Amino acid sequence: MGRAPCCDKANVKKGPWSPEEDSKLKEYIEKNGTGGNWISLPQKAGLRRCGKSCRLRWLNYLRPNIKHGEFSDEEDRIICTLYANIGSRWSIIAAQLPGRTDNDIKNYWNTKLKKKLMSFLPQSHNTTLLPYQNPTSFPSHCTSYSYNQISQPNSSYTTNFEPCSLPFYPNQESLLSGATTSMQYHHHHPMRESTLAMFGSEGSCCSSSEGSFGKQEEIMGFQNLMQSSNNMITLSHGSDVNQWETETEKVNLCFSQNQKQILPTSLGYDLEYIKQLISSDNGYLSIDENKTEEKTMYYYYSTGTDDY
DNA sequence: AAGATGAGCAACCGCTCCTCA
DNA sequence: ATGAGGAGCGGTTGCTCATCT
Repeated sequence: MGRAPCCDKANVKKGPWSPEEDSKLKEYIEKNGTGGNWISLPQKAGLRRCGKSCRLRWLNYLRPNIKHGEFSDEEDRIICTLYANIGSRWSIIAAQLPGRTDNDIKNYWNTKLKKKLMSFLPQSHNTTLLPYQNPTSFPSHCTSYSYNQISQPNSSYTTNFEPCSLPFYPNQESLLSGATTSMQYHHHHPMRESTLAMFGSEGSCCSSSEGSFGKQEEIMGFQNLMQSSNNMITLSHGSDVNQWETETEKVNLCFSQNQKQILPTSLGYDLEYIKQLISSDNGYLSIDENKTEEKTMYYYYSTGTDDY
């Protein structure tokens, strides 16, 4: 027995919103607020819509200060950096881009930004995308760890995450696959060679035993785009595509204590900070740890040994 | 000129989380 | 402590418009 539907599906209108519906909804909310109850709102507002649909319409289009149109270079960089570090947490990413909605950013990523990033790869590599592998097909000596599992006591997941203190090479396909939002990184573990780490919202990885990461240059192509060092994410724009710059550039992010918002300053993103914010429970940028554990897996692959 | 294909994006679906009785 | 129901999120769908053949 399934869960009761949130509204009478037979009696609600679906599809695009008409200007009349928009103005009804806008007028009602401006006058009465949402009342903290989206389910009952459409009825009160005289709309034959599902509450969820009203909420979406309001949040994405009708509420004040929504910014539509082209994304700036700065916004691109923030999206890329955050995506590389926290994955497809669009609402969190959106929180750092005033006026942008998660849906907007998600669409922008899926339709444009991903392709933009792809264009940075050498042409010859664009046709050699690698197959995904289910983690369950990982060699038996591969050990998987969630953030929590590899957590040190009293440490934020930032500590475990450490994408910034290690060279990492995102696998391009993970960025380019519409079916997954995971990022894959080929780590050189400080303690050992040939360590593969992967994180993202879907458990998927490539097996080095099948040579999925064999073409180091494929990975390196992406490395030109995103490199990291010393807790600073670097976006490297080694291409003349669009407005992207030709030199490695670092962009700082700092947080306003009051606004709790990333403020782009001159050069270099301090990811440590955003991760702390994410891992904190201040409610603003909190990441659900369970979800993180569930969705975000760390796969350490050590060739020949499994002494983790 | 017309059909095919692709890109962009608004909206929906279904799941998990959160809150409150 | 628990369960019901609402809120929120991310993934996906499907429509519209532009471009290509």
